[in-house]
Amino acid sequence: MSDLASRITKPDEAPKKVDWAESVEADENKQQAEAEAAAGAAETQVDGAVEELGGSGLHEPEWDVEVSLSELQANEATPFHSATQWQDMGLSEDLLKGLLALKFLKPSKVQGKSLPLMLSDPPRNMMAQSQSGTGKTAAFVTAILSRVDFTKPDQPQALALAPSRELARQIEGVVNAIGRFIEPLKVAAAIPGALPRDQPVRSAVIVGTPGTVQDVIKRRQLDVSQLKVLVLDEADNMLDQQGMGDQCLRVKNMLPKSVQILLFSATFPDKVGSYAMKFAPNAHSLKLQRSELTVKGISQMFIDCADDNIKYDVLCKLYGLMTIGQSVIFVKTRESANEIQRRMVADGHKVSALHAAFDGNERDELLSKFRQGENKVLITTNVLARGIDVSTVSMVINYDIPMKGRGDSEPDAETYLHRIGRTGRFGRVGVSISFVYDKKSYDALLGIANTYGIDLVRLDTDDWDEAEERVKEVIKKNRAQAAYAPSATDNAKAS
DNA sequence: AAAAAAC
Repeated sequence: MSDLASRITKPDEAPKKVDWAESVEADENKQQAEAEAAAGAAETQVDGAVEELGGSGLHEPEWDVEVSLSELQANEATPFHSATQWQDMGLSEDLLKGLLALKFLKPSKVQGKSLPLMLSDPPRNMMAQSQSGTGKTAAFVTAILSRVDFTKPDQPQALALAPSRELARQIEGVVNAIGRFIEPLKVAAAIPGALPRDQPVRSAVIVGTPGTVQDVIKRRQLDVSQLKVLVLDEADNMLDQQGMGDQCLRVKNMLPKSVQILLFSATFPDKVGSYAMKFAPNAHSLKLQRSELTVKGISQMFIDCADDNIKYDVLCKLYGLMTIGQSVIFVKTRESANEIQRRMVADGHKVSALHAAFDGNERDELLSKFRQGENKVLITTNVLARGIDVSTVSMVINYDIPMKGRGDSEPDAETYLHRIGRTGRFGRVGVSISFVYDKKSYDALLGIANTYGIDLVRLDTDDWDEAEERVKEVIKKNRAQAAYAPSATDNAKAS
């Protein structure tokens, strides 16, 4: 075997993995069989969608959304209706055309369940949870475009907030994509450097980050008097984050009391759940059970490295696999993103880095190059952990296991889920590989696995060819699916 | 001991 293999900790030498790692080992065959079955099911569904042109093509595991109607709604004795056709939702002709042009032939589960609730009259607040890559953005964008009165195209009527510049830009693209046939549609991005100073914002839809939006309202650049809808994407993150939670609350308090509040995320930890309900009083809610949070199409794996230095060698070993499709590597700090990028480039690999220390235009450009496939490997921080939709991403690497809190004492299970959700988008399959290298990182990954009741497949670095083959199999399936599974974001970039 | 988000 190569030098590398001999430097990787052997299974029986791995530090402190007694219970967990052994059970993973024992379950490995079962895991693989399950992963294959899931991937196979996804493939079958995609094939079916192509044959019949009927399905959404979305590989959704059988999860049930618990629908809890607000008290008011229940009192009206309105039966809850989950739509299975766009045509059942009373959408405008232009909006229907936009959705169908994106190959969104049928609503996904979260779309079918949330839209009738969001569009009910009088408007009701909503908190909706659904796994990564199941169409939440298209759901709230459709709600926004359905609520806006386009006879007043210059009047701000809907506002969507996101936790990063990149995500705000992406949502802006989806509004333009789904609203392609709406005339005149005006969307503004309220992010640093994107709005002309001291000029009124004349767009019906505004997508932005909390600080800039707050600023632009205070300066009276943005007239919010006619605002009908406020969306918080990644709502748990928006409300939980120190600083951002305050900014979101201040923005909300400047809006008309009648504004409809829509909260969307793949995760709503109990800790922020009650606060979220205060933020959006009397909201309808769609919730997932903890066991339903994981996307079955994502094969979750891990590699056991002997120490921190070996992680870099393993990363380089994986480079060939990364470039079959596209890959995102998550690290803890901006500095390590820079450093690993420099090192990999020096070692002859093509890798770009993106984090919030870059200026706005540079960030836009970097992500745009990644979306176009010009750059295949992106090393980044948690700035891209949430929401970013690049359908051709087939592999996510947790170079550092996400931790929360000041002392890194606790694994960040939510961030893990969002990070791996950058692959396996809308019915595709994908791979995530997490690097562990000491007791702390083992325990952290074990904690995350326990949180979701999942097992991770161990890639044996002593048999690199086999490990590689196992990953390659999923990546190839992802490539095969790419031609069929629809993505609003892919279309947005094209237009 | 981090990242992100405003001027």
